[in-house]
Amino acid sequence: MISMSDGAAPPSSMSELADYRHRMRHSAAHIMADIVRRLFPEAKLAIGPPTEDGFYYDFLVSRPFTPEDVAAIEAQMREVVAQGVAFQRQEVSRGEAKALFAQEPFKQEIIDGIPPGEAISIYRHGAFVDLCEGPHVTSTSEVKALKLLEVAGAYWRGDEHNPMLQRIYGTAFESQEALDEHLERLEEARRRDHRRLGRELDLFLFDPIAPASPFFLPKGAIVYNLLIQYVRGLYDRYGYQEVITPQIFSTELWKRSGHYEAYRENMYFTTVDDREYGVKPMNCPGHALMYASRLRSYRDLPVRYADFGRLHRYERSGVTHGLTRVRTFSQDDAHIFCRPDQIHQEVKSFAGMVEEAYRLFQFPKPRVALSLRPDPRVGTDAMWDRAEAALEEVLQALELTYERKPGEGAFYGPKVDFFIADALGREWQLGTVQLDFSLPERFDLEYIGDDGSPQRPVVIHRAMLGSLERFLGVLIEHYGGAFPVWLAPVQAVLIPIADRHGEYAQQVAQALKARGLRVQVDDRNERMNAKIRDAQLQKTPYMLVAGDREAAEGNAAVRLRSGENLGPRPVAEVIDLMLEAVAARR
RNA sequence: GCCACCGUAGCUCAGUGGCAGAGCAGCUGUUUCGUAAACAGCAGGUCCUCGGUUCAAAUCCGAGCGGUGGCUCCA
Repeated sequence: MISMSDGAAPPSSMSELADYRHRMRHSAAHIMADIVRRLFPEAKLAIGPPTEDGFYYDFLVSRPFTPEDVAAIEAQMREVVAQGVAFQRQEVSRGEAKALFAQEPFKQEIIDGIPPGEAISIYRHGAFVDLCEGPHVTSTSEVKALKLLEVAGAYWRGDEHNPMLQRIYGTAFESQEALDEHLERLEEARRRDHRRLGRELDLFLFDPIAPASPFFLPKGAIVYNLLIQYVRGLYDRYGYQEVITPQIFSTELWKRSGHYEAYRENMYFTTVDDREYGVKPMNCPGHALMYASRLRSYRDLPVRYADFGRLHRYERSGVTHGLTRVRTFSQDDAHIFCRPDQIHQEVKSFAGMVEEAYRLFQFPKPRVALSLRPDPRVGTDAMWDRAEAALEEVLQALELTYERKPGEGAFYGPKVDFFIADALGREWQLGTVQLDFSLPERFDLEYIGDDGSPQRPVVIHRAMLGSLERFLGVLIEHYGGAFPVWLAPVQAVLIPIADRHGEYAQQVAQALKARGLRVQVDDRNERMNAKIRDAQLQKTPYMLVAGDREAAEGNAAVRLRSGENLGPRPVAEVIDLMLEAVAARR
């Protein structure tokens, strides 16, 4: 264990720094709890751990904290830091711990949860004592720069049936400079927020008339459709067939699929001609009907139905978020109907496609989670054994690092989820592959085996990008709005220097358009500098300046959004340059 | 759904009970310009909605709608 006992020696390595921050933040949480108890003597303490970027502490109080409370707490915390109060660790018996925290119901619960024989430790600083494993810094003076950030409600033990506690979030760093840098990074991340960029780049908008339902403006629709076009290209290679299915179905279908029973709260319903209909939240039942519409031979499998159909899910208010959690969206969704012996190959093929796509978008490695059999569940243990093994074998064959999550699978089958973080580090599930033993039963799906007997196929639900809305949201933040050329809604802006160059600029634009490039002419009565600035702010990949010199020579002066100036180039060369980038999906 | 905060011009925001403001964007005019913001003028408001308190409400109170940060949820 590295000692920071003097508190002054700067950490000499990254891991030491991480360790120091961890202890400092943990200690800051204790200091905060101490102050809260002084200001709110009736407050009950829950837990107060350090986190990735800071710390929090949960309290049960008679009224929520106000911003003024938080300011007062922070001010008094600084005083304790200035006083340099020592932290002291002490091991106590279970009985002593129970007695010491007799007035703390949450601490009692925690003590009861500590396995017999395990040491119970407490940490003191001044008059404050907390049940805590540690470690901590040796003195409150080692908490160099701290700031309280947010107050939020949080359920005890993360269960919404438990009382809601008041959580105060804060962060602490080894120096004011490091804290300021951290806050600056947060500000930088906010500049990449897709909701902000969506407005600034005219990609999409939201209107209270349709909460959590994006309106894609022309530029956003271009990117959206290009994503679909890209996926269609993959489908050609990977053997998928695209289908188009209804938007609303009689409730009978949802009763049969089980959605009416299990997912009803999240669905939209309507009644027409005295018959109740449900708007589809998923495509699977529709695809099951298509599969069942004719007799299938084992030779026909796998059948892979892809569907970009629009889905509607009622999401509880408070959970929606920009494009990443919406109430209407479409997925690059597909259902594979296959024989049990084909699961492995199908999952492998899909994982390869995901890998290919994520690499194209230059995403970092996704976090991968393998969710295993829950209770209760459908299907035999033998089927689960086989399905889980198939998923795990594929993950290992592809050398993906993944986390096993026992009990986290859906009742109908195990699944693998792929997660990517947004600008603020919040993770979103994009790709998913889920095996389903339930749907084939419910829809009595069959194929005729090689022995002439009817067999039950397996259904694989899979989406690569997942919700296209969510994917686009994450993608916008990933690129900071600067889409690669092939995805940019406007690939080039023609910038005539003066009015007399307008006609030439139009000619150049037409030449580019004729080759399928997306071009605009900025013929506003503005100076060239202003047009360049606006094109830069729109993150346009190519700015093509047209003045006297260019018009005379049949050139365009090429400026890239990086600021690089390629100088005058023949228009044909500019077109080649751009087409090359598009073809390579750069 | 739960906790907190927020809602003023297209956008970003100022305005703590007494005539609704600024910058940018927009429009009009002048300017015709060489790689990140020309100049001038004009126009733009249900201060989210409804109700209440008050001589008087953007401002105080209540409810609703919407959003933001968390929590829970995401068959």
